[in-house]
Amino acid sequence: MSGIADRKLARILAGPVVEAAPQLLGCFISHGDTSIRITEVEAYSGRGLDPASHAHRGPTARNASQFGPPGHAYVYFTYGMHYCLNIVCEPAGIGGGVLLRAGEVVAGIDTARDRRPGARDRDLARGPARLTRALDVDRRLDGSPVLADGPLRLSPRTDPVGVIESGPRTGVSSAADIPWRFWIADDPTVSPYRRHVPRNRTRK
DNA sequence: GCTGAGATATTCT
DNA sequence: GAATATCTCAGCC
Repeated sequence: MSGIADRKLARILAGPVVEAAPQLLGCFISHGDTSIRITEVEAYSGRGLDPASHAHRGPTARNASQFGPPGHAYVYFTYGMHYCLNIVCEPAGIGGGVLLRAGEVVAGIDTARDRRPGARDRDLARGPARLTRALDVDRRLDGSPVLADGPLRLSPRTDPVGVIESGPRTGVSSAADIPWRFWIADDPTVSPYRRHVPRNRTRK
């Protein structure tokens, strides 16, 4: 297919995540008949700058694919019930990635609605775990390529995105000047979650 | 509209 | 044992 566009994407993904992340906004991620336009992402560096990254403490069985070559998917399971989808960036061994936080369903919306009965259209992929559900992504797709033949497919944007906003994550002192999170301004599908409330497990 | 708590796999201490 | 890159639901304003 679009070899030139794929090479361009591959070059983007091979670079630093903080440069790759905003360029993924407005691109499309497809699985089967379902496609989502990416509206919000978050960068995770494997270079030891981000203590919150899964890669910060080195490779494990779970995050092994994040240390693989760029242009592949890293799918992990968290909180016992949710999957999250990352695009691996930077050369193999670094462990960088871009977390897809939110998007807008642009194809296969009927399928996505079936997966999320009762959800409003703009909520179908508004949030990292909702996005993976709308796309029916699970660990079977961990490590699969997104720029080659396969179930998952990353496509370049077809229209210019509007204003891109970004913000540093508070509380990461060693990287306070790096904006980790990027989203498309005024897009209704951007996830509204802001606060990171540490949950007291009120378990007796 | 907002808030708080529960669910539960994998990993690290 | 405790924490985590979360979502959903019930209950209240």
